[in-house]
Formats: sequence, C-alpha cells, structure tokens
Amino acid sequence: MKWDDLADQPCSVARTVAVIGDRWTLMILRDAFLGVRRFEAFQARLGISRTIIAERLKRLTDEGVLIKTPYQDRPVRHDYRLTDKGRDLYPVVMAIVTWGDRHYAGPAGAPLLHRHKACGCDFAPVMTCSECQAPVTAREVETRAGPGALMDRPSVIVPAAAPSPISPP
Amino acid sequence: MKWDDLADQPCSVARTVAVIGDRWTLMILRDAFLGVRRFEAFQARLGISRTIIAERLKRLTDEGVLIKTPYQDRPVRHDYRLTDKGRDLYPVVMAIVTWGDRHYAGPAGAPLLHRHKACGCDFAPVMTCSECQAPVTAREVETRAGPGALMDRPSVIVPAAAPSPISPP
DNA sequence: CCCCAAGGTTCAGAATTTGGACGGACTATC
DNA sequence: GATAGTCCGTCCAAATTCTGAACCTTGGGG
Repeated sequence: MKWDDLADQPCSVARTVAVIGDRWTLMILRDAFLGVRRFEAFQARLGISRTIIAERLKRLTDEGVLIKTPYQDRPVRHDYRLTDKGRDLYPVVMAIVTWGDRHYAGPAGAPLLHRHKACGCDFAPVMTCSECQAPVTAREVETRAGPGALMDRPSVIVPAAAPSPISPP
Repeated sequence: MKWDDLADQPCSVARTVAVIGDRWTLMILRDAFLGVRRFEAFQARLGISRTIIAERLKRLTDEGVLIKTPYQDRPVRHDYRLTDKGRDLYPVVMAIVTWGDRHYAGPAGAPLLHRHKACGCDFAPVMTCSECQAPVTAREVETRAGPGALMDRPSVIVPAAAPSPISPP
C-alpha cells in the first residue's frame, strides 16, 4: 500500500495519518505550537535537512494546516502559521506530550509544563465525553460503523472478529 | 538526525514519536484499539508487507505498548494485546480520529461512531483541564520549561523568539 | 507423504528519505 | 559597485525503508 492510498481509506485515522503521520511532521507541529514560524527556525531546532523541512511545510501548507504569509517586503520573507484547522491539532499534540510525560519522563520530571491560563494551574489534559462531560477511557467506548463507512468495503472499518472491541486481556 | 536520536531528546513529543511516530505504527494501533490481535489479521487489514508488520509489532512489544501472549498450545500461537501503557495511547488515537472526522469526513459523515457506554451517547472527545475541568484550547495554554528540561541544551525546549507562544496570526 | 495454517524471517530490487552543496533574491556594508 | 550576509529553497548522490515473494517452523489432517 502506498502513502497516498491511506488518504483514500474510509478511516479518519488513515486520512489524518496521511497528513501528519510521520516523525518530522509531528516535530514540526510541536514547534509550531511553541511559536516557531520561520523556515530557518524549524531547521535549526530540528537539525535535519532543509529538504525535509521544505517538503513537510509544503504538505502542511497544501493541506491547510499551516498558512504561509509574508512578514516583510524587500526581500519578501514568509513565515508559517497554524490555521484554525492546524490549531485543531492541539489535542493530538497534547495527547502525545502527555503520554511521553507519563511513560518517558526521567526522574526529574516532565521537560515542559503547561499552564492553563484560565485557572492558573499546571495541568494535564483529560479526555472527556462531549455529551456527559465525564472522563472517558478506552474500555468505556463502543465503536461501530458510522454514516461515512463504505458498505462495499467493510473490512477496513468493521471491528475484527474478537470477543469484544477493546476488551481486556 | 537519526530516528533513535529522537528518543534521547528532552522532549516528550520526541520520545513518543520515537515509539509511535510512523504511519504504519499508528495504523496498527488503530486496529489494536478496534480489537485486532493476530499477526495475520493486522497484515490482512493493512495490506502491507509482513516485514513491516513484524518490525512494528516488535517495536511496540519491546516498548511495552503491546504484549505478546500465547492463546493456544500445540502449535503455539501468539497474539498481541494492548498493555495498560498501550491503552494510555487512547487519547492520542481518539484525537487523531476526531481531527480526521472534523476535517476529512465526506458528506455522508464520519466512518466510525464512538458510543460512551456510561451515558449511552455517541460522543466526540473534549480536551479538558485536569485542575479545573474546563475545556482547553491551544491559546489558553502557556508552556514553559519543566523540571525535566536540560538547562545545558535549552534550545530544544525554550520557545523560539516570537511575540508570544501560540499567538494568533 | 503431501498439503494446510499461523506466525514469522530472509533477500533482492524498488521507492523514499536524507544530507550537503548549490542557487536566487534581496540588503547592508564597505 | 564589489563583497558579504540572510533567508528560503532546490538538486542530486547516498543511505534507508518498503515491497513482494520465497522460505522456515510447529503442528494438524487426509
């Protein structure tokens, strides 16, 4: 299966992964959320080749995650900012940070702290239910095909044969 | 910079990405959360070469995200199940699904629906503050170096020079 | 004995990704 | 008006990764 085939699957994970599913794109997004905007800054912070930075920034821009805007004329210089669509990725990035903090922080603790300005506390994000506001865990969720599922290609969607989806060992 | 150097960075995103940051690993995790457990099932659903499946399952197992357990003797057959650490990735996967649902669902709607058993409703996950329980958006968060930051290599951590971290365009 | 099943491993060749050099469009400084 | 410097990219050879297909192992069935 090829990279772009992913985007055509009737699966939101596949479609999202087709846009942001590689190491460097995720690192670029991390930096974007930290306020990095310029090509040179991304390159300097990541220490990888300019080719990759350029390719990833282009993909993110084409997908509408970032927008390229001039910040000066003569010479024209652009920077890359998160769009609203890009900012919608914040839960993805925060979920990744949180997992890393929990499972890979050294004895000293987390490399970064996040303060919720509204309440003034350092916090961890909690995933809650949009309907009842209670925290949600994997086992409390039942997944089934939705309206966007392709009925002629159910294998991609329908949970595989197993006692129950997301069941305990 | 090489793949494994990522894991050594004082950054929880980098450390997490070093484990799950590639297309196929994320697709495997999606399937794992849908209840897929067997090598052959992962291979059949993803349609990619067995080599990649084997490599990714091994990495996830080595990292403690999946655990390989025998489900029958004679001949011994194993399956791969999510550990607690693996189940902690649910917010990551759900955040990815949610973003895909919002920005890439066709006119028909989302390919999958998620029902919160506790309240019986189909829901979308909402990221809330662990301290005040309010929903959190990117702009309400202020990021700063934490105890696990390396002071001798601040460039990896400290927000780049910008008017303010995560500021609006 | 031969074939099947599950769960892999091995290997050559194709495709992608990477790093490092180079280019182009300006400005600032002599 | 040379020269150097900044910023953003592109080009190409080399390194890595992915693919597809064959092969291996443990055991069962005809």
